[in-house]
Amino acid sequence: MSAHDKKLAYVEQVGLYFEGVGLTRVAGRVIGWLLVCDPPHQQQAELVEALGASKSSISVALKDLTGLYLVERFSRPGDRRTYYRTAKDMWSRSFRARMHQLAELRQLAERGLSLLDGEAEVDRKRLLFMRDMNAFMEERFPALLDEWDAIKTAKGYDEL
Amino acid sequence: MSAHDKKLAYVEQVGLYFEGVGLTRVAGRVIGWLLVCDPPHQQQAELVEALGASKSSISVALKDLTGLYLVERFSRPGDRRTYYRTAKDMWSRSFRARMHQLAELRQLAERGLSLLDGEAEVDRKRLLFMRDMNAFMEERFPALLDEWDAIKTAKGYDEL
DNA sequence: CGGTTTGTTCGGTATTGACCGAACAAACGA
DNA sequence: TCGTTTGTTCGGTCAATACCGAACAAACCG
Repeated sequence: MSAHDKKLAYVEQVGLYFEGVGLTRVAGRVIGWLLVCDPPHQQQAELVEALGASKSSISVALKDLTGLYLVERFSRPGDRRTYYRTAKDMWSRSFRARMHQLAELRQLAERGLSLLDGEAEVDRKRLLFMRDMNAFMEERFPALLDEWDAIKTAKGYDEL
Repeated sequence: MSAHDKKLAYVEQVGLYFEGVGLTRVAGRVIGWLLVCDPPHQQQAELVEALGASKSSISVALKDLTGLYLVERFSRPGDRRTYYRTAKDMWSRSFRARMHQLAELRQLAERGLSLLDGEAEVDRKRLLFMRDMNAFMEERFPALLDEWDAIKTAKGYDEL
């Protein structure tokens, strides 16, 4: 199996992962390719060629991915074409999306509690627990991200 | 709007949330209902009645949810029926699922790195970063769960 | 001006899978 | 043993949507 074929096999794995977390498979493949391509930035036609997807699918996938700030557009002086690369903060972005889910769950718990207003405390415990646990995690996550930010700098990942 | 209708509206919100994180909408509705129903445990026929879903959908949803340990089966002596309630550890269970995703991403990064073996360090950085950040979170998450476990006990949520 | 490159939008197709009703199964009680 | 309760499985339908090809749009160059 050629190095290129190995990359394509890898791209499929990444594609399936991201499909599993809510993106389309093509969008996932784009991310996968952008993680291992050479050079690390590509234009649409190159993605079409490499991934065997249609121009339209790539166009839509890139629109989605840039909208989510997982991929960023990129241009060079004297070159009218647009390149795409993985966004440098794509992973912290994903983490913040997770944090948003925690907030959503906490809010759902609060809404539920207001529905059970006046009912027996034992019946409300399931929601009190849900609220408190998500609130706890919601509070702790930012510190984790800060901690990682410091490590990131120490490791010399800043230019990423 | 009656209290019952308010609960049903709430159930829809919860249903949409869980649909968004990969369950079916019916399964999400079951969770929503089990969070606010009175009593907090229900049998299948009650879920069918309350949610207006078919017996088969409820049966499948409960099978899925118990398989994920988000809902647990429950029986009482002298009563041959089966009841269902939200699993007491459903939220820590969800967190561990998140941790598994971190591990998956770290592994994908490692696989990618092995593909770029020998390439320029600058080209490998995107994957080194992905690996290190996910590994960091993967390492920190268990401590968060432990910390919550202690708080949980202190708050008297243990019997949950 | 054509023509080329680059990219977006639109309509149609095909796949996926959630859901339901009905048939089936099993356990129990009269 | 028959009917009732409880629950699962199966087949089919319907809705959602990812994807593609083709038409369209815009920017640039000869």
